[in-house]
Amino acid sequence: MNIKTIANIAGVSVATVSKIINNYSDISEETRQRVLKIMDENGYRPSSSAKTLATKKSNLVGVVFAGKLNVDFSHPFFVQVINTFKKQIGLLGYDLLFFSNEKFLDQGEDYLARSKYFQVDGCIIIAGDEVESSVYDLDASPIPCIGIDIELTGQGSCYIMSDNEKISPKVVEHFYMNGYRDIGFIGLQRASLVMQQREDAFKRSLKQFSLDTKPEWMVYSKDYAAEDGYQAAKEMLARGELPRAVFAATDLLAFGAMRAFKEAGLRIPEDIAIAGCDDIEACRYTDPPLTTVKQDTDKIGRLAAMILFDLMNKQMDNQCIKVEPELVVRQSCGVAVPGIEG
Amino acid sequence: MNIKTIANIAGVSVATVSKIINNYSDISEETRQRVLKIMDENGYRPSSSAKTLATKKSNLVGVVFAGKLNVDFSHPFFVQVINTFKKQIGLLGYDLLFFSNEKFLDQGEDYLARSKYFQVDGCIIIAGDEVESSVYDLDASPIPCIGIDIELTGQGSCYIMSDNEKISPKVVEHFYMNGYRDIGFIGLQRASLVMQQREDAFKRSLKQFSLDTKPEWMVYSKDYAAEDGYQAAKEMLARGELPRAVFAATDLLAFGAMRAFKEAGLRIPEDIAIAGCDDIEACRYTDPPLTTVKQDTDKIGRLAAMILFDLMNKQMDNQCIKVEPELVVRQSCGVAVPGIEG
DNA sequence: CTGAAAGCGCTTACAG
DNA sequence: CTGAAAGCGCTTACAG
Repeated sequence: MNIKTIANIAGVSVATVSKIINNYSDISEETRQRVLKIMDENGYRPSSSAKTLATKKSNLVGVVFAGKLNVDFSHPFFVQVINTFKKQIGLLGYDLLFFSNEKFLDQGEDYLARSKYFQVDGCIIIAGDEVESSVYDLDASPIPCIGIDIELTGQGSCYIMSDNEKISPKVVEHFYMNGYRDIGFIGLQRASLVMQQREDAFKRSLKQFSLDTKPEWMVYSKDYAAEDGYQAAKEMLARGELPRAVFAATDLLAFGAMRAFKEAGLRIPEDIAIAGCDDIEACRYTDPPLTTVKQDTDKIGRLAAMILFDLMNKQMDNQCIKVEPELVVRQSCGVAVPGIEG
Repeated sequence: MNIKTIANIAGVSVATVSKIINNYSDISEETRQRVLKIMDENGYRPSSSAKTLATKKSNLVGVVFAGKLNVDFSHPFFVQVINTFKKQIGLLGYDLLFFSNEKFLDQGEDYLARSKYFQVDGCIIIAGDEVESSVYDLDASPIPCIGIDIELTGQGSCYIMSDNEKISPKVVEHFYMNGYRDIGFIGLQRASLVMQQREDAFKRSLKQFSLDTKPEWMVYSKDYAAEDGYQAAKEMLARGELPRAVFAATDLLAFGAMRAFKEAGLRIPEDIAIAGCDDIEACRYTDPPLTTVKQDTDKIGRLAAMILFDLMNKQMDNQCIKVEPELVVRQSCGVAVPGIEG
């Protein structure tokens, strides 16, 4: 069942049918209704491939999970971003194509080749650690790209990320407002760009409030898992003098630290306060629930869709958009000095 | 840059180039190498739409999130299934197309129309609650479909789900083996098919072990959230006589119940043991970590890819495959009677 | 307001 | 081992 069959049944040309499908105005209402009816009766459906071939537009957006580490449907941040992105871009008339990296990575193919192959109208590039260079070929191509957590510099590219500089200050400020003055940190030994930013901003923020910072209060974990946070906290405990509050660079590290502190007989937050970062779902169910900083994934996803749409449909300059993170206060940071509440 | 340009540069016909692209054997090695080199030098990439138009095969698998409720990238079960499915189907040479329901649902379009439009070779249908009827049109069509948690009856369809009948018995058996005899249940007031199966199998399992079941030990929550589990547990507490162990139909309900029991001064598992169902990530970080039943999402995802591949490439009968769930033992169920360990 | 025809970039019998 | 040509199902100037 194709456009020709419909044209034959209706006794019109394929050009006319095509115009009706695409809502052209220069068709008589009578013809339009008649042809529409025939299409409906015959369950006619246009073919995307023929249309794409003829128009060079696919109405498809490619989704690139870049980086070898930590990018996956299992990563809560990316899942949330993609979720709102999908809804918003769907409203704008695009469907999503998820590239399978598995097979073609072996063959030395790249994202650009895949994008060309499918003639996607644009791409969303979501980056974890260790981003492959082929991602930047895509960025440099004329295909519009919107980056999440990755700096894109191509002509038709923009990128969005949380304002990472503001994450640590929000936590430090919260600690400060609640009367905590001795503040520790659990970071990562091999810090990614984002992790490094969190650490640097943490130190800067302490200075702003003229707070002491002792080397004993800074520990670095081997990896991202809760177990690594547990080990890091054990090390902090072993060093003797503890801070009164600890900021862990991720929620998972905070979970591990909480367990270590509890095992050492400390109460949270009465003896030691803890804050994490990311606001993964589990923060709500720990004992006590974890105060943390949430990235505004909803806003990031929606913005990404809007901007990509503009990139695909009109000229736009390369830009970086930063989205404000948000402090989520739960019970893991109590009030250290009564009367000084945040 | 198309096949014709390459053919011209190489001084061969487009047919020859096409055969080289598709690894036909009846091409002289000399020609093959020469043309391959030219393609490479010119950065030539074939076009999916032209190929699909000519062959009626797209190498695309459509992903349908069916149902109005609880199906989304934010649902851990589906995310995990899709994750392994994507990897496996990628290895088999297919990419994934995620249909945007948003726009076309308004227009009364359906999944079948979308599938035809994109000429997907097959679909994976993942179902939550309240599945739309248009899903069954897809099922009934000649397009191969693999269903997850949804009964598909079409010619070219198969479906996979966890063996839900075995979930509750695994928990009851675990309780029993650990010496618990008084076992309660937190279910859902408006139970979906899956939830109803869990409840029925729970009751049956108690009978098998000749265990008492008191109405006071069975409570029903309003909804899926942890807060609902909290309220349900409060109700159980209010009724007076408590069971020694409680099976909550989902992890979230279990989290809420744990909080309610702790607030009432009960220790877990010393005073009351709890088990959940689903094995969401947070189970690892509650205090104590929650014993639960995990669906084998890895197996489900891989099986789905394998079976769909077969459905797309050869005849296969409509079948239902059940995947064994797995008990994940953590610390929320201790040993009630010393010496009787599970 | 409608139609004839070229073209989008591939594949595939078929002939040689 | 190679090529000429028809065909896949659309769109789009262009002519009328």
